[in-house]
Order: sequence, then structure tokens, then C-alpha cells
Amino acid sequence: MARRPGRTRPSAGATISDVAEAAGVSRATVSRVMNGRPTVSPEIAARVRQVVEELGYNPSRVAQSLSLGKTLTVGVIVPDLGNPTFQQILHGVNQAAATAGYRVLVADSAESAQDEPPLVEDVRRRTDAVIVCSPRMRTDELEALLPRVQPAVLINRDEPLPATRVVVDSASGVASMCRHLIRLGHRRILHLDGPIGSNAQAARMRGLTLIAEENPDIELLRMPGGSSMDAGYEAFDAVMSTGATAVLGFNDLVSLGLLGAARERGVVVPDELSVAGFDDIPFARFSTPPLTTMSVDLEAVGEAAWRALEDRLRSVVDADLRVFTPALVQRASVGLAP
Amino acid sequence: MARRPGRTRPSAGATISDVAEAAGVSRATVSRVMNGRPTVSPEIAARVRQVVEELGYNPSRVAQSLSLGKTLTVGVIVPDLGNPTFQQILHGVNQAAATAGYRVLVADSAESAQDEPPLVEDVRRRTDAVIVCSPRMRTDELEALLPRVQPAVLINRDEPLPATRVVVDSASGVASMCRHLIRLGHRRILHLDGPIGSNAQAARMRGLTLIAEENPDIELLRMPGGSSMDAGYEAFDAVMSTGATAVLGFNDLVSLGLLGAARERGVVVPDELSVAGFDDIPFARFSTPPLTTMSVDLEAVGEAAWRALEDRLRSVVDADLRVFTPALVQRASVGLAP
DNA sequence: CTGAAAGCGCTTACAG
DNA sequence: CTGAAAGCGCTTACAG
Repeated sequence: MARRPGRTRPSAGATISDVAEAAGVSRATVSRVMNGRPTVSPEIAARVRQVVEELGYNPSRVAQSLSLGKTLTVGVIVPDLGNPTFQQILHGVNQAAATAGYRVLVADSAESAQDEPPLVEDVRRRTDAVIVCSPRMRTDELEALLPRVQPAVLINRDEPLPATRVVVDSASGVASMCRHLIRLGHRRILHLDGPIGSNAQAARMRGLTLIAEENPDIELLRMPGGSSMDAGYEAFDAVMSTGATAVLGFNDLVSLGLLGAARERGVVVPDELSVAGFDDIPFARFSTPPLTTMSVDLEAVGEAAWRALEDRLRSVVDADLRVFTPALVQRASVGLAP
Repeated sequence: MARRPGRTRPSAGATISDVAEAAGVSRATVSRVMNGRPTVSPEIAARVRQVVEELGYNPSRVAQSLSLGKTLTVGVIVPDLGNPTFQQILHGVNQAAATAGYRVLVADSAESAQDEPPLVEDVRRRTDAVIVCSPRMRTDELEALLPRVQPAVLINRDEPLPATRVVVDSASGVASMCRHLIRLGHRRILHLDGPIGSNAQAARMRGLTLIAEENPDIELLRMPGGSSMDAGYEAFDAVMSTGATAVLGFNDLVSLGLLGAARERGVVVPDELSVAGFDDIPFARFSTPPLTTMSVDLEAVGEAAWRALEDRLRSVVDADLRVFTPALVQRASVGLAP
């Protein structure tokens, strides 16, 4: 026999067998009633329903999953659940998945590229599919992993890979912002770089290169910055010393740091210096002055990832690419060149 | 027979039977090898491992869950995944649960009190336990639900209930802030109320009542406000008309709105008016001036909820209460009474 | 050290 | 309309 030692269902719930016995029917019949199949006589169905009520019977989803071969659950793996970007994407995925009757299992790799592959595999084994958000692992590792975890959707990974991808076109984002600055008369524009080697920073550089080619007469400067408010704050003096009339932070946090330093130094934004951000985080609207930035609807990104997965679950599509283009949000931190 | 129509495992993975057959051993032996049981001869174990490698075998977590009677998954139900408060709590739960080898299934009730009970039940059926965060449902509904979903932990629900609860003591939080203001010489203090009927607003009122009793000489005013930045912004003129020297927003957003309006009106904070917040959201540090507020470590709240659940899973404890007391964070938006 | 067998709690094709 | 039976993919007590 295989009776377990103590382990039973924690809340000691009734099983389908309990209901069948109490109602004097077979388990098949109970199953049919629970699933609303019409081929059950009304009297029997009523009796079963009453027993279900009395016993507080609730079918085990685990058993259903095993029997049906699907869990109605999708995994979402992010590098850091504390990061608002991933929180918004998660929210978008969850909303869309819930509408389709799916639940979301989350996992956080704590920014560890090394832990990612086994984590994704583990999550996939408990779910029907995975959405991998901004994976930090190398491309070759990702290529080795993908066949083991399909159906899978990748968010924010720019290389071509054998999976559906949802990406934000940051390159065209910076380019848009630069064109806006140029239209306002800025001729010397500075970009504060983000983490070297990051996917986002690579995209920014592609955008800047594009602008440089389009506008040979514009001075496009770059300087190491970072991705935090402090990084922006500390870079301020160096920024001013370049003589640029407009500065583009790697993200909104950096630009908010610049704004704080400008206020302390008595530099008037945007009269003396235009400051542009990237991301449109919720607080960008409330800084002094409000931040002009590039906006991406991250919840829509999460929703698109879910839609892509839905298509894959129905095997409508094999691998494709869905691109989100950031939109310029004009507020008060950017103005005409002095 | 019960062969399914098309339905097989989506990624067509190998099963334990495939491995057993290929390695020429029983499924029991494969299981032992996979679980690192020492009672397998080294040669056989090595052969099994090689086949596992060749076939890319990965045990089904669903089957394991059914067999073992546990999923190693915990459910977290929140009213709104887009709310930073719940995002931080979720992050804390996830970190602590991951350390213990558990995964987190999230669900969002979209602020619908009505949808909560069935949602919690559904989540519970797929997991070993649930953490229900700031449930919106009525107390009697919660009482009816709890026995069906144990083990369960409740976050931010102030009534005594048959479950372990983790609560933030907002009442003592407002009281602390009021005492701080009184020490600074403020004699007329205004509280901008939040959503009427909310758990948090009720707690605020308890705190204010306590202060009124302690300090009969202090004028403690109240006024309808709200929970958003706009609410704070719009209440500003009314706030000024009360002649209060210090105002306490329902939360940081409200207070940030007040700060914005003060700047526009040329009212100097804190010289002419002290503005205090509640929550210590990440941006409270970066407003102008930085916001004095009551801080709660929400990730620690999430972590505590997990710990409480761990105790319940080991049935160490039946029901208890873990209280977090907000801490005063002094920044520059509060000063001596004029 | 190893395997045959029973069991976890469901679903459904098949045969009345 | 209903039930007996097989199966989903694992684990483990029991008996060698």
C-alpha cells in the first residue's frame, strides 16, 4: 500500500469520492455535475449538489491539472519584483491572464543571471507557459533554455531568438526625444549613459547613432551616469561643465536627480538647461518642474505578452515580434535653447 | 480506456516512465535517483542520470504535488496589483517564501469585495496556503470564508478573526506624528481624512481620538480630503482657511499634493505651514521640501506574513497577531510652529 | 539495493 | 443517463 504517513490535504477537504459515496453515485457522475455536463438527470444532479454543499466540497485543482494536462497558470519571471517597471508589467500580464481564466505565478531572480535558467525551468514545470521579463542571462544560455520551456514569451530582449518577443523600442525613443530637442534649437545635447552592457543602454546608443547620422551639425555628447536618482544628482556639475543646453537622463530617476541638483545650484530649468527623462514613471508629473520624458505603457506591454502567449497556446503562431514605441510626453522641464 | 484526444504535455516532455524504460529500471528507482535517495547503487544511479540528461527529463511538479499532497506554492491575494503598497508587500512575501523553497501565486480582486471570496477559494485550491491582503469584503463574509481556506494569514485587517493577522498600527502612527507636531509647538493641527469607511481611515480616527484625550488644550481639526495627490492639491485653500499651523495628509500622495499647491500659492513650507505625510513612499525623500512622514517597512510586513504562514504550515501556532508600528521619519516639511 | 503495486484526486471514452 | 475502469505522472511502504 502507499498510504502516506501523516500528510493529507492541509484543510482536510472532502474529495470527489466522499461526495460520490454520500450521494450514492459514481465519481464520474459527481465530476459531470461539477462540470455542468447536461447529461445528468435533474434529480441526481440536485442530490449531488446538495451533498457538495453539505460537505463543502471543492475539487482539487492539482488533480484536475494532472488529469487535464494543463494548469491554467502562467509563470512570470522578473529580475526584481521591487522594480516598478516589472511591477507594472506584472500587473498588465495578470489583468489580461485573469480575463482568460488564467492565474499568474511570479518569480524573482534577484538580478542573478546565473539563477535564471533553473528558475525559469522550475516555474515552467508548474505552469502551462512562461513570460520571461528582461532576462539577464547571456544569449547562448537563453537559446539553450528556450526549447526546454516553450511556450515562452520574452519581454525586452532585442536579439532575434526562437520565441515570441515583446520589446520596447528604446532606440527610436531616444531618437524622438533628440529630434524634439533639436526642433527647440538645442545644438549641444548630452546623454547620461546607463549601466554599461545593459540591453537598454545598447538601445540608447543605437538611437544616438541614428541621430548623429541624421544631424551632422549637432553636437551629441555622452557621459557615464547611472540609473539612480543619486547618479543624476552627482553628475550635475560635470553636466554643466560640458556647456550642453539639454541633457537626457538614462531614465526618469536620473533626470529627477539632475533636477534636484539644479535647484540647489540655482540653475533654472528649462531656461538655462533643459532636462529630459525616459520611462514616464508616475512621479515624473509631479517634480519641479514636471519632467518631459518618453512614455511607455508598461501594463500594455504585459498585456501584449499575455496575448502573444495565448496565440502560442493555441499554436496560432510560432515566433514573432511585437514592438512598443515610446511616446513623447511634453511637460515643463524641456524648453527652447537659451 | 481513458486516452485523451490530443492533449498531452504542451512541451511534450519525457515522463518518469520514459526514463525508466530507457534505463531499464523501474519508475521507483528513477524516482529515488531524482530525489537523491542514497539507497541506489552508484552504477544504476549513473545510468539513470545519463538517460535523464539525454531525454531532458524534468519531473512534473503537478504530479509531484498530487502525490505528495503539497504544492510548495502560496497564494497572495491583493485588491490591486497596481498599488505600490501591495507591490511592496508582495515583494516581501515572495522573497521570504523563495528562501523557503516556495513559489507565489498572485491574484488581484480589482478592488471588488464581491469577487474576493471565490477568488481566494480558487487560489487556495491551487496552493498550500493563502495570504489575504487588505481584504475589502465584510467581516461576516471573511468569517465564513476563513475556515474554508486555512491555513490563511490576513494582512491589515483590524478586527479579531480566526486567522493569524499581520497589521500596521496606523492609529499609533498618527498619534506619534501628532505628538511630534505638538512638541514643535503646534496648537492647531488639521487632519485631512481619507476614504470614509476604509480600515485605514478608521484607524486614523482612533489615533486622533487618543491624542485629543491626551491633549485637551490642542485644537484637532478634521476635513474631508481623499487619497490622491489631486485631493491634496485641491484641499489646500480650505486647509489654509482653517488657520492650522500643521496639516496631516491621509497619505504621502495627499501631502505631496498639498506641497505642490503651497509652492504655487507662495506659502513657504515649513515656515508658514508644516505638512506631514503617512507611508513614506519612495518619493517622499525627493519632494520639495522632503516630506516628514510615518514610515512602514512594507516588505517586512510581507515577510512577516510569510513567517506567520510558515508557523501555521508546521502547525506551531493557531492564530495570533503581529503588529508593525510606523516610525517617524523627520525630513524638512515639518518645522516649529510659526 | 530494487521492483510491483497502490495511491494521490481528478476526467472521460466506452459500454451498457 | 450512468458506472466501471483506465489514465494523468509522480511517490513510497512493503516485500523481497
